[in-house]
Amino acid sequence: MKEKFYITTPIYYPSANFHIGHCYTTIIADAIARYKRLTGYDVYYQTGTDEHGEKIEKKAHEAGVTPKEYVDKIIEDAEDLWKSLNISYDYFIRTTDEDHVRRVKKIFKKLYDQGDIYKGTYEGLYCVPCESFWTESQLVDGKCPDCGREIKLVSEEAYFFKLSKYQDRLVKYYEEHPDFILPLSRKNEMLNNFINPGLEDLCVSRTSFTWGIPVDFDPKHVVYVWVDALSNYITSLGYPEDDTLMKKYWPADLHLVGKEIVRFHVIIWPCMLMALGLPLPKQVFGHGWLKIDGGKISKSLGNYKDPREYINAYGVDAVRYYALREVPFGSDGNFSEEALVSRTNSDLANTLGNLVNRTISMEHKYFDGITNNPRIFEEIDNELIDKVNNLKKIVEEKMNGLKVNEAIEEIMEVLRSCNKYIDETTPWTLAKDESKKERLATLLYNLLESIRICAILLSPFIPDTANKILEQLNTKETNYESINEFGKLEEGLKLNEPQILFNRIETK
RNA sequence: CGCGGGAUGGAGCAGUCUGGUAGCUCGUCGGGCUCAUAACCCGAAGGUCGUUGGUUCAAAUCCUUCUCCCGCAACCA
Repeated sequence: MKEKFYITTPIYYPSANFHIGHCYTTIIADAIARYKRLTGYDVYYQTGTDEHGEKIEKKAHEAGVTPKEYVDKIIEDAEDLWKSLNISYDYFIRTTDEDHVRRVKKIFKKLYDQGDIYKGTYEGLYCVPCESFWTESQLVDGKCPDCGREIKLVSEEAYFFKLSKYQDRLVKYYEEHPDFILPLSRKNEMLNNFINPGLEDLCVSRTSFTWGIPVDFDPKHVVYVWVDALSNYITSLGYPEDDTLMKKYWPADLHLVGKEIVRFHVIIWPCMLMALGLPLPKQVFGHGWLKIDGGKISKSLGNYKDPREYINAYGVDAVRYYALREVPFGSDGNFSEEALVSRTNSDLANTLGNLVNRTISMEHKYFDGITNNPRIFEEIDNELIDKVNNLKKIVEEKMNGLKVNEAIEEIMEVLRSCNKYIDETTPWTLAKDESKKERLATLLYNLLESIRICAILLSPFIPDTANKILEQLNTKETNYESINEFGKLEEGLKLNEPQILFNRIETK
């Protein structure tokens, strides 16, 4: 029986087409999901879209279409984008899905019936012309920061969720699960800002717009989008109607989210789950952002291109590789086309691509592409073989700590060692001396086997490229067990012709 | 004084917890090699580790002042 692994991305807000930032999160989740599958887990990888809320209602209105028509178009585009990025999700949820809507209504009703949601009064500072609520600190000279006009205190009927009731249990959960929130710094932020000062009950219904899930028993209210959105992680598994998938996959092993929405996932969401009597997710990882030229990716600034332009220009794995390699664990990283090109050239074309190409070319040149088992060992071989043998374990440690960029860097390090090994052993010299043929065969075997192992370890990150390498090797030894030990590459294998994996990108 | 994070050669990062010759990738320059995608390998230059003051035999690392950047502090997601 395989161990399960349930991983999610946030469900994205489709107010506009997705950009490289969405890709970043989704690619990381995909790499982790693929890695877990490779290592033998029964993985359930979910992504989706969070389609309700006032902003979408407005956007649709501006575009002269219904909200559903508006989001349908964006979702169609998103699904195409994920396809072009080789995203291997198992389920794509939309909060406009009938199942989801029905289930959220039931969740809301259940929480109301058991007293965790109650009817109260929301009071806020409201600017009538702008139709916006403001907090006191946002006001400029006590006036609306947008239009400068008077604001007034209004109160309206609303439903509230008893966050406060679960505060102590939440703190206890944090204490008993030190890895619940990663990176660790985010936990302190949550405790200092929200939890220690005392959680306030959360207003979970809106009456100011209608594009949302109506409250079943009081339809002039719609469910607050975060309650709607967070529920996706369980409604997709059938909750509360069918517990088959819930039993299999819940609780989630990893919610991968951006740092700006950690709060919702580590406070509101766990409290909702406690109220529902469900186990809490095992881990929430708040990753940093991809910045563009040091600044935020901004729809209004329009400082980004459609990610497919990069995919079309440089290849899907160049984009995947960049997203996975460039940003350190938990920190922000920068995206620029120059950096993408430079990273692709140095790591993918030079270090990896050229290594594969020169090695396979030599095997063809010297042995008609047919592998021979190693027979003549020298001390220098052990250095390389030890490195390759340790790699699987190192990658495992890095991936378990979600240090994806470091896992990749470890693999690149081994590939660099392979290039060095070639230069140090100078196979082209051995080739001139018939008596050195066996030694030459050994060298090439060691290289091909190192490449095979690296390719398998790279497959979660750059799946197309990994496949291309394994195809060129023409090996059947492609599963995870086959890299437990150096030397599984078959003898007498006829390699395929070398193919360029990544063309160098010439910069003008 | 709202909270949390960050500031290290031209660029991007590691090192900070557990003080002790500042490390990696890219870029630049020089050399080597010719199997390979002007690739690969070796070597060099380049840093008073944001700022102020302090502790110490010794500070990137510990304490303190300030500055700048990011996130959070939303009836935005």
